[in-house]
Amino acid sequence: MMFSTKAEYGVRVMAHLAKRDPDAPVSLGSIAEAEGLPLAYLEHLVQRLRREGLVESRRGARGGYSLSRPPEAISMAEVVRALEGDIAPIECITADADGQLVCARDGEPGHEPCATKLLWTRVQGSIVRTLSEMTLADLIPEHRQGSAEPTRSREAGGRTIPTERGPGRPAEVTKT
Amino acid sequence: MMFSTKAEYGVRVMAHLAKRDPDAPVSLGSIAEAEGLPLAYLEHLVQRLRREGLVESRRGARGGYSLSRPPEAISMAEVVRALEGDIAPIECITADADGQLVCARDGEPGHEPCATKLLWTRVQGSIVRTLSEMTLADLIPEHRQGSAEPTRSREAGGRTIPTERGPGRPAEVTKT
DNA sequence: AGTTTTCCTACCCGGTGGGTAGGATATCCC
DNA sequence: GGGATATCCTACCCACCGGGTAGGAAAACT
Ligand code: FES
Ligand code: FES
Repeated sequence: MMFSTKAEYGVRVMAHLAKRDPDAPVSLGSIAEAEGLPLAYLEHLVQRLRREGLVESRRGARGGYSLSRPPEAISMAEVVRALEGDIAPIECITADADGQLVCARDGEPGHEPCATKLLWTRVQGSIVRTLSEMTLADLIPEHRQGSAEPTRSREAGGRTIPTERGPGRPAEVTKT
Repeated sequence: MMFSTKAEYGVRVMAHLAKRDPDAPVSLGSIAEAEGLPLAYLEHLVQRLRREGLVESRRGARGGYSLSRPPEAISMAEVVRALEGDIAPIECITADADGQLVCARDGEPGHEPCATKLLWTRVQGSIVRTLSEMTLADLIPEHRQGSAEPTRSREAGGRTIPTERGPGRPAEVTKT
């Protein structure tokens, strides 16, 4: 297993929210019950989502959570990253601020270009690409219109997508 | 981090072996020293590789390990799977004997097709595909001739490679 | 006021990743 | 044969973290 249940549960929560009216917040308790997941644990996860600006909360009675953007405008890469942190197949591979994949051990004495770097960067690239190409809307049948082949057309209902410096970035992953 | 150091170290060992003459076994001790990894730990990893038939061993003085097939005939998917076990992004997604991706929780009472299944199967597919398209030869510069676009001609060394089918999602994963 | 809900901090517990220890067995070289 | 050199195997260890609980404070509703 590569992703923890944080991603699994968190994505399920997001999918649950996507099915509901965006203007009527859903309480975590009802989600927990519907999905059969521990409420106290979900609270942690949803906080991560909130801090990344993926969901909005309303406190108090009849409060709850709702998506902060339409489902078509939320890429799964954002969701997973919010829940799991940076996506890297192994320790040394990280994405710098520019989105370029770099090895943390580059520039060590006598560290000729690591033979395995090519492998892991490609793996990372393919994961991120797959995640970036899907949106929340692709997960729920109601919104799924042309989802089988995820179109690159990202302009959803009039709301511009914050550039998010995430998806779409690793055009060419590595050239050594 | 998604793969453990088992994969990281193991792949490095394989890459190290690929650089050497296949008929002159290399002792783990020398690899451990060269790569700066603990010998006792590598012993465990290399056993996994051996049980999966990826390396061969010769015991005793002047013994060691060598690849059991030419590098071009060893897909990275095999290597990673030998080291890490089955590749699945989350718990419930597994590949059955046929290579089809199934959810372990399918067929539960009132379990309508899980909304997140589509996401995780795609992720799994893209990882497996990327891993399957690369061979050990692609990692080492000497053998790297036409590696950028991995040829589909998989019959190296006479040994047939287990056909490892991913999900039916053709995509251009990397075009560098 | 009282209820419902988010929000936050602290704590817990089992599993496992990562690694060590020690010895048994096989093979080469002299 | 006798070392020396290796793989092989089983058992053990420990810190870390995933996954989860507990308890309460602050909002917002009725
Ligand atoms: S050490 Fe970072 S890619 Fe190999
Ligand atoms: S429960 Fe298996 S894919 Fe959702």
